[in-house]
Amino acid sequence: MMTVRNRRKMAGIPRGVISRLPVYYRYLSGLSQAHEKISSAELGKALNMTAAQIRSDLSYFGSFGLHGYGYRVDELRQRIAEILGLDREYRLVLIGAGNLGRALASYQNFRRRGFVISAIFDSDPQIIGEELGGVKIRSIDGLEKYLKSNPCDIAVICTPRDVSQGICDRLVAAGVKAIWNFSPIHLQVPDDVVVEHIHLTDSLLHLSFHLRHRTESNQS
Amino acid sequence: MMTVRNRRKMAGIPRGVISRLPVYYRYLSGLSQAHEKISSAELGKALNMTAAQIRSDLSYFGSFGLHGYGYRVDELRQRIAEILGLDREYRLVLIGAGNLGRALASYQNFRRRGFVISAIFDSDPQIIGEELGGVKIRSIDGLEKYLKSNPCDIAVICTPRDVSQGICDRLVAAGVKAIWNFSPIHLQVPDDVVVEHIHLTDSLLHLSFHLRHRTESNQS
DNA sequence: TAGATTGTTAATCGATTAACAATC
DNA sequence: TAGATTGTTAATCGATTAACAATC
Repeated sequence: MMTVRNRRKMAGIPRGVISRLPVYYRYLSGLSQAHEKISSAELGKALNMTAAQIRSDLSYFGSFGLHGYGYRVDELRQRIAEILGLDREYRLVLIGAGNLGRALASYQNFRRRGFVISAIFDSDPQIIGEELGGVKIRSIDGLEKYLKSNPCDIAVICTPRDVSQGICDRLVAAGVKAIWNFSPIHLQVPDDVVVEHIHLTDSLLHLSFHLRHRTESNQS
Repeated sequence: MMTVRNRRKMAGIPRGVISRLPVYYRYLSGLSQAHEKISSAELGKALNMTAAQIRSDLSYFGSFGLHGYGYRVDELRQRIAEILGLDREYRLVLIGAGNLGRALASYQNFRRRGFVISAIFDSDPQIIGEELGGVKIRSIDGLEKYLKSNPCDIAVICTPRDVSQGICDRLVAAGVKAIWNFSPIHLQVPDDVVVEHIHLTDSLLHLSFHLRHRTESNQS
């Protein structure tokens, strides 16, 4: 029997649903062991969402709850982890060992979730050979050769704006399918490549906009 | 005469519009001086949006274009800068001088846009007194006293998850109205306080989700 | 003027929510 | 069983887009 929800499922998961899954996962991960069960109402209260939205989001992937009870925290977290693809390791290469690149390379939280930086590239001869978080900085010239023998899942772009699109093109040509972009430009990529943009300054401007136009309630 | 658009304006600017303004601004800022004019169609092509959306977004704030011509790049950038509140300086305080806090403090791009870090706080006696990007690290104990004599516009939270809500409450009590949150929790704040969350790990999980469920087109 | 592109409306599309039958 | 909460539908709400009159 083909329900409407099944059809929605087939048609693809809405963007909003996908970006809320990590939020649920993060919250569940932060709960103590003592917290055995949680209802959509409780979860919604903690995250400022409606209970209906949470149930609707989860139902895209199956039925993880128990009628009249709620969700078992452990199980729900585990299921979401699977949906998010957290049951394996991901190899990352990082391009650009400036301020931000260095900070990301030494931030150990990503590794904890299974995201391992396996190589760092830069174009500055001054820093090539240095180590960052246990990983040697290589010359950007060797990018293609490295990727050929060491395929990576995700490339992290932390380069200055004017070289980022070029680097991105080289990564895509080398077969990279996912890009984490910290450079302040909108990268152009083919349809089968996913890009997640972290535009720090954009987010600051969002704050200044609200400070400027502050009137009544403007909860984010 | 009260048009429908005016009514929409009164009803508040949609979230999506606000988050696209920085994107427009960033793109226009990246254009060379030689680029005098731009049409909504060109802008849309560069940013993977429809021309209609761009025109509709801008029309919330006025009429900045010229019929049959397009937009003058300089003027449009200037107008958006004003809308975003970029015609003044903002004072930031940063809480938590760990990996990420250090990176943000030494990242000079924010200052260039008028966002100036005026103080850094941490609880670790080992690093209190150190300088980061020309700013001394102070003891978190002095937070309230400092804010009393040095009001700030935006507080940047880079603390570990278990202390972040507490720090946030102290900031709000001290009158801070805008928070840039890098800590991996959903902060609870009153309605008149704006929070921008930067959840780096959430964004990584978005990528792993796409890698896991990769089928046809999944452009971000 | 003819050509081009804006600003704005109405139509479309998609996402959120309220409500409730199903069920533990 | 009675009480509670899920999963799912239909209704609502809001955002995007196509289309076009206005106009430079």
